[in-house]
Amino acid sequence: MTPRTGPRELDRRSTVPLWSQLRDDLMLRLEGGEFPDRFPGEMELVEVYRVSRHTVREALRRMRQDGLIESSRGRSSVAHPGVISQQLGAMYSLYQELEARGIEQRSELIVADRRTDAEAAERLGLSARTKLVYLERLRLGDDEPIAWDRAWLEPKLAAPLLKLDFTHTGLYDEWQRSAGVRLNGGHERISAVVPTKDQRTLLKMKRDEAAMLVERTGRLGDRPVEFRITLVRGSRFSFSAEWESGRSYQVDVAGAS
Amino acid sequence: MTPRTGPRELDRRSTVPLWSQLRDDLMLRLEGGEFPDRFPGEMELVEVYRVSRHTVREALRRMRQDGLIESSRGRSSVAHPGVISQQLGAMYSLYQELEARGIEQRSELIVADRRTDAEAAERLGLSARTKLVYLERLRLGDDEPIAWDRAWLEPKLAAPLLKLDFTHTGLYDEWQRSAGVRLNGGHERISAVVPTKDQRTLLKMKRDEAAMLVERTGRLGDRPVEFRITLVRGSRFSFSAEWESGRSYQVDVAGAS
DNA sequence: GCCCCCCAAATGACCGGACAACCACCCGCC
DNA sequence: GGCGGGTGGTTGTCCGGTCATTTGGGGGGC
Repeated sequence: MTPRTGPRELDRRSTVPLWSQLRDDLMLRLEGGEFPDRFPGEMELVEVYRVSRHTVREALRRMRQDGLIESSRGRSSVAHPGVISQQLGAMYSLYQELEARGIEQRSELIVADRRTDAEAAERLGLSARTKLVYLERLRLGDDEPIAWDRAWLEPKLAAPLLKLDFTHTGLYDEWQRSAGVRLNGGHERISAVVPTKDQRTLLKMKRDEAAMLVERTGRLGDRPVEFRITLVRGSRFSFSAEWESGRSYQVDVAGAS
Repeated sequence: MTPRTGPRELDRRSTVPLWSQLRDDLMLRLEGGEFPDRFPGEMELVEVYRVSRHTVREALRRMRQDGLIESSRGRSSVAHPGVISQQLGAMYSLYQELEARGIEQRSELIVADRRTDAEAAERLGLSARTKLVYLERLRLGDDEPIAWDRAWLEPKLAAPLLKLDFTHTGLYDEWQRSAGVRLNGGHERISAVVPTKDQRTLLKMKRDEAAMLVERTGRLGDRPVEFRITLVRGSRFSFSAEWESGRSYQVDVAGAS
């Protein structure tokens, strides 16, 4: 029987750090479905890739940071199953949390076209006359409205999205699947507002219920590619954060109480 | 010339990792205003703390992740001021940000007494019949109302506070000065609400203006000692956060635009 | 068959070293 | 005064180790 994995070559003359090459290779293999049950151990990687343990640990450290794997003493590393659930901001965590609670999510598409928008274009660093991909949706959880979402996307990257069906999947999942786009940074601004009458009707809100307005810019590398305004029902959304000296402010999104 | 800083001791018998102790110490010194112009280099820290460069780098790595410092080849690390106070929670950063903008802050004391409160007592892990120290204040910035604040505090620790004057200083500053209490952890929950008529009057809010409700529990060690409900004018407060893969979600509080 | 103890294996926490790439600054030259 | 090149200092990238702590499972005793 041949060894399951022969030695693997990394390019030592490249300017790309070894740990980075190692990480890329591991991510590729992970996505390709290798390591279905067991992620290789550090010493194993040292032998296969012929690098020092420090280098392996540096690669694994980054992967851990991105939530791709999880490791702790005594146990070998565990590949994080399924989707890459890295830090994607508050909005993303909201939907994730709802899913974790077993709440069925879907969205109604209201508009999907190309149109110009001065403010959005400016946020994306494009000319005001550029036709942006525009998606307007109403998000529902267990058939109750949760949020009203409008997104303006970079037209070249988002073109494939106009033909898709978002009823049961998220924008980001589809975007990655159809165009390979995965955001890796951004900015969010969250404020409290009183919804207008129309908004209240759309979201089936009672009078005297407030809402959160989330303005969001998503970046791919250092280029903004998404501008998004989401109005979330106040009664179904709140920020929750833990802070501790010596640790960062860990935000968490809580659904309806 | 004597070295500016003598050697510093870390507890090698502790179960807390050296890099963690080092990080904590550096954060403390950073907060205390040391390193006003130059953050110490790696080799310098190696000598001062008598640890290996790996240990230093591990500590700095964590600080980098939390956005406390920034470093790159060739240049020495740069401290990112202000991030530390963000890690004390959103409310704290709000007041700090206002101060940084040169807005004069003061507060009007509405109530300062001892009273029972079932919910607050439960949050503090005390019997519902315990008489808690209660402070109710209206916070103003440039003589305009910003927030209405109610705080229930652990009676033994907060007793000295009842005699003090909070007009021009913050609760935490006074608490530390009079009783040596400095919170080092906690939890915040932020949601959007429509203020009642009374609240609107108190905060001089227009109709159709929403507010943020911040419920906060502050811990001293692992014991909750503060429960606080703050109502902040929506038009003068919003969350702003940067996120980036591999970095933590950095919240920042923006004042009125 | 069940439980407990012990041990192999894994990662975490440390230490030591060397070289490379890069930046800021000073100095000399024009 | 401005421009260019050297040079020292700093962080990034790698290598080599050792010991501690934790986990999970196998084996022995009952």
